[in-house]
Amino acid sequence: MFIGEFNYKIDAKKRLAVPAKFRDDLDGKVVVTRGLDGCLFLYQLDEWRKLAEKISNLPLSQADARSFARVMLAGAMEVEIDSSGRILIPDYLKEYADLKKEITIAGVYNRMEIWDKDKWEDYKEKTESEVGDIAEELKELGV
Amino acid sequence: MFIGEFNYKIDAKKRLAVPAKFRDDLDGKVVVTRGLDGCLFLYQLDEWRKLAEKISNLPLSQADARSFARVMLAGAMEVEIDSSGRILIPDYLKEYADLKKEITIAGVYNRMEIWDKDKWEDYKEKTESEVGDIAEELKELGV
DNA sequence: GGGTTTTCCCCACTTTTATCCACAACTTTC
DNA sequence: GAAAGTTGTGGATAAAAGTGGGGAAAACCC
Repeated sequence: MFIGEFNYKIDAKKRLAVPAKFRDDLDGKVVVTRGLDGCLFLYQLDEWRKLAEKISNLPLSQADARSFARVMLAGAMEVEIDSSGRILIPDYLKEYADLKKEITIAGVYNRMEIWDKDKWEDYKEKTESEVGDIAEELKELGV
Repeated sequence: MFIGEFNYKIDAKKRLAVPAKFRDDLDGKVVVTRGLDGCLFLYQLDEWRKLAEKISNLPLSQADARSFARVMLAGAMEVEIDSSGRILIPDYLKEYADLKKEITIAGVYNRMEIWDKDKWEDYKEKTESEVGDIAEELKELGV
């Protein structure tokens, strides 16, 4: 499972290294998708397929199901890990997550998240100051 | 299966490239039809047959089922992929989806969608803010 | 039939992507 | 602590993809 925080750079050819620790678990391919809070999600292939299967079976007749499927499925991309352990981030996802050069990859158990480093720092700072409150809420969840 | 977002141009001869990634799965032919929300749908041949089967079995007594069948079936057209990986978009479909020069093709798992790029951008923007709570929807899918 | 338009097949150019290699910095091993 | 391997990063070159256009063939139209 994916845990930890890693810093990399996207180069001029949109290549981004995947943490070496995780490469063996990925079988040469991953799926990048639009994530929440302005980052990208990185899924293991079979993990993603399960999700996609469910989404694609939503009724074609419902407008909100269609738009949901479009955002999730068209927003995703299957990418190969090259011989140096890097993946290609497509333009539209790079733009979506506002990725510049400095990137942070965070392991969040069953997926990874790709953040623009600055955005990640900001988010972390903000969140850490709220950790007290979050703890309160977690208590209510019985954690 | 088809996922991702791709940008192409329709040229003066109404030719439009099919994403190179998908060409191998298409066996030289695809079916284009009127889609929903102002785009065109692009199906694999056998996938299309399954759908057409389903649609043609809709109750003839319901007016909206009849009109849905007309839109999808009457507008459908089998087109060949040429040696450069392009298809021809017939005039009436080009008009229907209001296609200008810049086109976006979106992979939505078992079909592709052809959008005028501007329209797609608008749709996406609108949807991203509406769907906003992707997390909620995912929860309902049990993810 | 003669002329015009549309369609189809092929080629060509440019840009993007893929593949391969290089190398410095850091780790691990003995 | 030297040697051998990893890892992150950049670049050169080859291959593929995207796009446009010419001209033959087919269809269309007075």
